[in-house]
Amino acid sequence: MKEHNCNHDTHKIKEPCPKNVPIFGGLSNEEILKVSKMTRHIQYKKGQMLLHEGEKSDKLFIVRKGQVKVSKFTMNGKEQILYILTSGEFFGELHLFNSDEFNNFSVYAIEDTEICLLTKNDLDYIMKENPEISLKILKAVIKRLAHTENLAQTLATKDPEVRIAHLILEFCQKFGKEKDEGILIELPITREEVASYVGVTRERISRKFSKFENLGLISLSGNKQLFVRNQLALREYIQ
Amino acid sequence: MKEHNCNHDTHKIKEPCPKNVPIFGGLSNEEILKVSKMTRHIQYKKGQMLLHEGEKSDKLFIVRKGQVKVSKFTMNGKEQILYILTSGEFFGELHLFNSDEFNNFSVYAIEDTEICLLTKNDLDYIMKENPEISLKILKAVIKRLAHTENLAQTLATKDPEVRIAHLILEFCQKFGKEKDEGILIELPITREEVASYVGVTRERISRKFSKFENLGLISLSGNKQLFVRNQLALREYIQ
DNA sequence: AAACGGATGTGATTTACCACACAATATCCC
DNA sequence: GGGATATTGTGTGGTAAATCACATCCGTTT
Repeated sequence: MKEHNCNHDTHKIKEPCPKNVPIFGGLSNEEILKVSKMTRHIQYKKGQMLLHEGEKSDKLFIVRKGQVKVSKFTMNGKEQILYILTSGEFFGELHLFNSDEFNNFSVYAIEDTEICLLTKNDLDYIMKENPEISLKILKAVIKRLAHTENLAQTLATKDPEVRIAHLILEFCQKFGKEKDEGILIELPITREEVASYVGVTRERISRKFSKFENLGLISLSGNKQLFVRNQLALREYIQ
Repeated sequence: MKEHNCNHDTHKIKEPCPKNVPIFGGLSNEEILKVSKMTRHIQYKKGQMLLHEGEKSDKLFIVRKGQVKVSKFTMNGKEQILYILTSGEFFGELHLFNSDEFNNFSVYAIEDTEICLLTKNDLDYIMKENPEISLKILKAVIKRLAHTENLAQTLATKDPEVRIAHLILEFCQKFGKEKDEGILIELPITREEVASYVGVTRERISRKFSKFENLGLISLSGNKQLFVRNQLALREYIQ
């Protein structure tokens, strides 16, 4: 877990963090530089924990590079993944804005990840100087709320087949790369984690994936590549 | 569906709406009056729809009196209740702040309800004049996000018994009234709707409620009264 | 390339939820 | 207060998913 300043010019980092972070979009180059001076930069190895549910943290975490999963765990240890966050996205805002609340989830790096950290004081300062930033954050949080509402609906859907199809379609949006005859998804997570996202067992994912494969909707190669042959058919299949 | 201005002094309304709305807390009396001049006031009968999923609405709905349920519906018509909102809470912010998005849910009055409406333009103006308001809204949305994350986790929990116990504990916080030997919950919704909240069938709610009653954890009287004899025992039961 | 360990697929069994049907209440309205 | 109607409780069977056990595959390391 190496630390350095975000505008540090070693470590092959060419431009300041905030440049590619939507909530800082619209800031001038000068302001970007000012913000980047405040950020601390931390690297996490795949598998490391960034945040622990129930603790307090007064920092805003911004994903600079890599990917993290945001999870909650039930009493008996079952994991529920809430989000998979990639570059430019942020987390840790709950305690930051509602100081009496604890972290509502845990966060783990699912690949080697670089994080930019902002303290509450610095963010307060930034928001005071640039009031439009709090509006940007508000918009981002509102969008995430819509995502979580959709997740809740998906989880409420009894039929696991539909849930799994939903997941694939969501991953098409988030990770899909357009190829000649379909969409290639480089899965960032294991089957077990896919299961933890849609709320079924690992075995069910296996069986449903091969069912979809037999139906010609998708094709699998290796454990981390999923090719969606026919997105429309998949969408129709769950109607 | 009667309409009138929010500071209208008929209809037994004694004080301006914004007075009891957390996001307008901290405004001076003068500002409150200014805001209340902008609000339109609508009454809905129990069962009426306030908002329809998939449509657009550029208004912020603030619950002045009564209660509404916020729901999504799956393909085959199954309802998933996301929130039950009471006086002072608001909804409709998704399209308001992200103009390209549609409403993510439908909203129905579960009892006779009075709503204060603010247009996007008016809210923009208010937030421009009082920048701290957008921060208040941000805090509220972040808290709601935490609620929805918890709901997602609850729905992911396979065991319906645990989910139902969770619901009862949540209702203790939201609707519970402390009594001599326990907490009385005046249920605002039917069993069917309880079922739609925790994602099981109505029948399962019946069976689990009577199981909890036999265990001495709760007692029921009529259809709308739930008495939690021992909140701690209930909490321990689901561990 | 081979060997190792973790991840994934698959079969058999068990479990408990859903769905349906109907009976028993509760609530509403006159 | 009493009847009508909506809401809720309960028995039963079918079924799909969880669970468990084990075989197989993949991807990494040497």
